[in-house]
Amino acid sequence: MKEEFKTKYNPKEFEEKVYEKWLKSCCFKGELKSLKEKFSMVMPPPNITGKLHMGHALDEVLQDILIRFKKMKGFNVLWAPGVDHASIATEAKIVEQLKKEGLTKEEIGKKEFLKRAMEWKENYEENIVNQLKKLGVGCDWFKKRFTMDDEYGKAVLEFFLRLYKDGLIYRGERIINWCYCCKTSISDVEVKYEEEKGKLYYVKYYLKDEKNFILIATTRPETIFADVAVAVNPCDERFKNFVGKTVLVPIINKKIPIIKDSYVDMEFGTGAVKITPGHDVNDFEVGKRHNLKIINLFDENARLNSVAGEFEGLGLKEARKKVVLKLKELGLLLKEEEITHNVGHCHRCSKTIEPIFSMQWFVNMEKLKEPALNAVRNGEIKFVPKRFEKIYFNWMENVKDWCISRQLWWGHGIPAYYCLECGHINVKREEPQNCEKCGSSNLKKEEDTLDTWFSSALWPYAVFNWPNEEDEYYKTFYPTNVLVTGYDIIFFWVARMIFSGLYNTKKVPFKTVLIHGLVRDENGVKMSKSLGNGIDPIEVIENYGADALRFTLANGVNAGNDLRYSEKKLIAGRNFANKLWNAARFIFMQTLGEEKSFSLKIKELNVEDMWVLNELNKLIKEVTKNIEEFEISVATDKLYFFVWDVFCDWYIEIFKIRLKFKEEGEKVNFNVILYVLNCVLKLLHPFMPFITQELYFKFFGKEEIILNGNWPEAKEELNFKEEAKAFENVILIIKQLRNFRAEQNIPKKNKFNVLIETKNLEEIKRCEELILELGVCEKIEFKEKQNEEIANCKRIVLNFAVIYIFLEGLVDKEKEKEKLLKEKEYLKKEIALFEKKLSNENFLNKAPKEVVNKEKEKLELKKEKLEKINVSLGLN
RNA sequence: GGGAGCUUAGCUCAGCUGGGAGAGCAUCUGCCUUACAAGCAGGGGGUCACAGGUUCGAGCCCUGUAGUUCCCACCA
Repeated sequence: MKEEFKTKYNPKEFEEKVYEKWLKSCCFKGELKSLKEKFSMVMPPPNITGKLHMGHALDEVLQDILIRFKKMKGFNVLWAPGVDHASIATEAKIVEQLKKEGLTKEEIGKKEFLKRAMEWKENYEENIVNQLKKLGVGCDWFKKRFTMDDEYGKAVLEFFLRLYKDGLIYRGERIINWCYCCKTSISDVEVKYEEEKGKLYYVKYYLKDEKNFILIATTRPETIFADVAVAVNPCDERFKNFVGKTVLVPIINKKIPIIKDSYVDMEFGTGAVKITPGHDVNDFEVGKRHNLKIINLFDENARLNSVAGEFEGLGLKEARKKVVLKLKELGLLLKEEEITHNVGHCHRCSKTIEPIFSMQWFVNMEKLKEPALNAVRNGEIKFVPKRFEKIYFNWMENVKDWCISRQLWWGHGIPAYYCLECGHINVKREEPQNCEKCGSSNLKKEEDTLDTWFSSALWPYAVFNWPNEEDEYYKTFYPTNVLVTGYDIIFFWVARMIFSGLYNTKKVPFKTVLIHGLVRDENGVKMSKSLGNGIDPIEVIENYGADALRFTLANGVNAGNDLRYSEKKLIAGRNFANKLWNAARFIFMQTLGEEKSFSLKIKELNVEDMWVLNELNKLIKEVTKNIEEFEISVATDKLYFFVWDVFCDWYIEIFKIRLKFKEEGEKVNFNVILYVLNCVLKLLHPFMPFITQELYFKFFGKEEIILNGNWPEAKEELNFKEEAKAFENVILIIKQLRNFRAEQNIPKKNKFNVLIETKNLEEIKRCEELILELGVCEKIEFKEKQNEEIANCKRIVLNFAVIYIFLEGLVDKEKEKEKLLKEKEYLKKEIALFEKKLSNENFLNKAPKEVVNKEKEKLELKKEKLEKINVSLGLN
């Protein structure tokens, strides 16, 4: 044998080579001008911030299963990969890198910074691509894209200009979420609220020229300098006489009015609220209604500015401490109360988010959201599982305007040019020389960049070169079929792809959104870098192979629920691969020197052949349906069972016996075993592409790319329902014999002498060899009817047969009798139950006929068995 | 405050439109039976969270309760 076929499965020896062959064969390439129906997907582009984690692995594996399946089903498949520039996240990484060198981004300047970022991108992209290849993903690398490459930039620009032209992008001052750590605004979805312990401070605001005061409760006493009013509920009798009066802001004694506004909750705190429009969204709204001034209290480094008087320059925490102290000194602090309240944190750096009043660019969502809602409402886009649609609706229905400008360097620019003469904003595709309004050449480009999701929202069509709608790829592959992603980015990305897609292309960007959960560790904790409980998929692949990881992930994933990763599961996956490997190895060794092609001839089939083919037919039908309905783990379960149980433990074991008993010079028929192996490799291929391909090479041709072959089909002529059923009975007899041996601890050298009494004489008798071998019997006698009582033997009663095992001295007659009596009692009870059911008029009338018949059959079988037991007991 | 998921064997989880509960791991027993000890044969182990309801029939459908996880909103 030229080629080695080692006992132990060692994926390291072939995975990489196999991937190379795939690349060489171009089997992942989407075809243009193909007559086949297309199936396309875009890969959610991993961020270039680092390496892939287990969540990516899950996401990629699910997609890869789908595309491989579709490809084998004969579709023209294209899966477009790529990476995301991830502006805020990557920028933070570069800043961190600079910090290690003792530098800041300001020190090296924007140009140098962007150069570094590009270098970073090259580096990490290569790494990510390699990792994807190790996972075995079959994406079309020729279509790889980066969210900040030049072509992509055109799409982003187009989107911006269209929105602007339609009046859906505006620049304005609003309260936005500001991260002082990342030094940029962020959108609402990027704020994560967490419960925190805090204090509610009760502060006296004295009325001007009066000894009376109004008590307000605040969690943020340091912001009092930016107060512009105190508000009470219009219906609040307690403050009836206060409304309209003036109070003094503590410490700085600024005069502010007491106003009434229904926003104030009479039940909470003291019923009086200080209004700080510059630092609170609700206060901002109140301020707008009452025409109040907006005061900004912080500078860009989150320190108090001159508004704070003596507290100027203090950081937020420091300021709070000092202000509280001062209030105490002045006798203005009545009490402090412990409370827990929700505080916003930055999605990226986890630092506290401050709402501040700032000039930013926004997308008006009002007109965009309706089509996006309708597309899901009317089923043009379907979420799997469906329950995520509700989450989507809830978010989309309540969506606020989207703050898209970021004070970052790494990202797409905003095509706006400010006229420094007249203040006009020129929004242009190309940088203008002169202001369109006043003609001045004194223009300054907007320095802010765009939210990273503004560009990734275009991914499903920008990868196909939109806005060039004449592009062949765009025409062939857009809209895409399925989008696979985790539920954690429905708002960030899925929702935005939907409304942007509908707006830009007038088409839904994908028809199905397949949602999966997060990967958790063994203890159910979400894997994360900060917790250090993440497991590197590449390390796992090194140790166990990509197929083991893939199978384990596919087997564990279920309908949008999180999945718990554990090494034990992985070992089970690896063992399965090993099992398959060795089964193939066995067949390979038996067929050495033989032609590996096969052709099934119905006439030549044994009963066990018919049985395995019948099972295989069922498997093909079910697995195909399962994948089509995205029931991935159900499919893997069935494949696992078939390969291990049906094929290895039964069919191959039986095959060995056939080999053993073959006549001198008789040629063994490998057609069935090769056919089953061939189908199994194909069926498993989407899940375990490497091992199946490697084995396929070994058996069915060195250049045969399994992916280019056909998905197996269930063949009508291979349905052998009756024969399969008969063979199940043989299996049952063998199991009974084994069971008895194991229970009695009888060593194998003591072979049984057996009498099988059965009405299905021929069916059972033709498998005599198998029963002899697998049941470890010396001799078997078959009889249709056993009339005389047989003494001193073990009786096993089945509904279609009685097995008599003759064993001198090994059978305790009394015990056997006892056992049979027990079984009889149990049977009688069951029969009573069934009879009751079958005499129930309602059941007979209302239950479907098949069900009733099935129940009748069951009852008959039980009755037959009971009769046999009675015979055995000699009571009949 | 609103919404969603989960609760099934010791553990991790399946169980598709209702028709008498399964897998992997763990455990126990016996086996190196030459494809595989990453294995083979066999066993034990479940009031399907609880309470009602619909139904001839409920792990599955409906209502409620409890525990648990998560998402959204947010009152200073």
